[in-house]
Amino acid sequence: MRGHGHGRRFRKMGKWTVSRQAILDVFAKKSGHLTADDVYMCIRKNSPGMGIATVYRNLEFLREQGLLSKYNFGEGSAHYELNDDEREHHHHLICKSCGKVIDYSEFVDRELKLIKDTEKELSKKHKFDIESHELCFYGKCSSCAGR
Amino acid sequence: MRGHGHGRRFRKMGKWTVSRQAILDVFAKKSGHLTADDVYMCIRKNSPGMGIATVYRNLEFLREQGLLSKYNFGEGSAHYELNDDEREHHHHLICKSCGKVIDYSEFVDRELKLIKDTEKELSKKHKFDIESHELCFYGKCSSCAGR
DNA sequence: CAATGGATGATAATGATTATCATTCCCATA
DNA sequence: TATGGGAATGATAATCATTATCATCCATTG
Repeated sequence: MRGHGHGRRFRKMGKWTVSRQAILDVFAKKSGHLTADDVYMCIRKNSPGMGIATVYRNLEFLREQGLLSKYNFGEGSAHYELNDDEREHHHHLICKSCGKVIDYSEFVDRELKLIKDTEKELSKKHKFDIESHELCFYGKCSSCAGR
Repeated sequence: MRGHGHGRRFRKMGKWTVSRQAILDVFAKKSGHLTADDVYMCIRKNSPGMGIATVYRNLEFLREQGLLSKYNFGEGSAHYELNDDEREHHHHLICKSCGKVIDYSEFVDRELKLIKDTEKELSKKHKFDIESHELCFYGKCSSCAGR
């Protein structure tokens, strides 16, 4: 909490630990969509000894703190992503063959406007309190396209 | 294949079986999002003896035949939905608390236009062959809203 | 009727994630 | 500085959804 550069963001959190820092460092370094196992593998190269359970626990913890977002793209494992304020809002292209995930932030302005409108009307109509949205395109990436 | 009213749609398929018919019947009767277990429970009331493995196998089979769609809304089990030609294209509202899924087809025209445009440009830009898309809103349904 | 290939049911196996629990660590207070 | 308590951790068992295996069954064709 003190001296690690995140003080502002943690009001009602638990301890700031090396595990949590190490996990954030991984995201800072590799910037992209990482699964729990990606993070685990990456950490175990440098600092040994962190258990996989701690990785899962702290990914969830960091998500609760608002530092990470979690995505479930169909099959397989969940993906986590750093919530970077400087980063544009973006959506995902997911390859159905290899599972690769591509971010895109083009056209998002147009999308966002529409989505905001829709959101407003939908929450009224269905008495649904909308907190977030997720738009994905599924298909085949260039590597997998040739079957 | 003969006499059950689906002949046209099955060219290169395997046998048409009572299991497959039974599963489709469940969807016809209950019309909505059903998990494998929903289907299993529902079938075991009337016709006994179908195993859960057969349910999974045939849900997948029916999806390959284009009769069902499969959705993964984050946690929990996959949901299957009847592909009804008469039914409008729709998207989903998903309650983060209870997992309830609400369909909506309002505003979908506006969405679709934007999505088609985006799709075209994205596939060019990222050399990605887009096959489908999925837009979900996450939040709290009316029952869960009061915490 | 025998052979063939798909379909099925029971169940084992898998993979991701969560729960459990004993131990350790950190910090505040005595 | 010793101590007590709550949070964090690692190892591992448990869970849950789904898939794989395999022996059997069934319908069709030769």
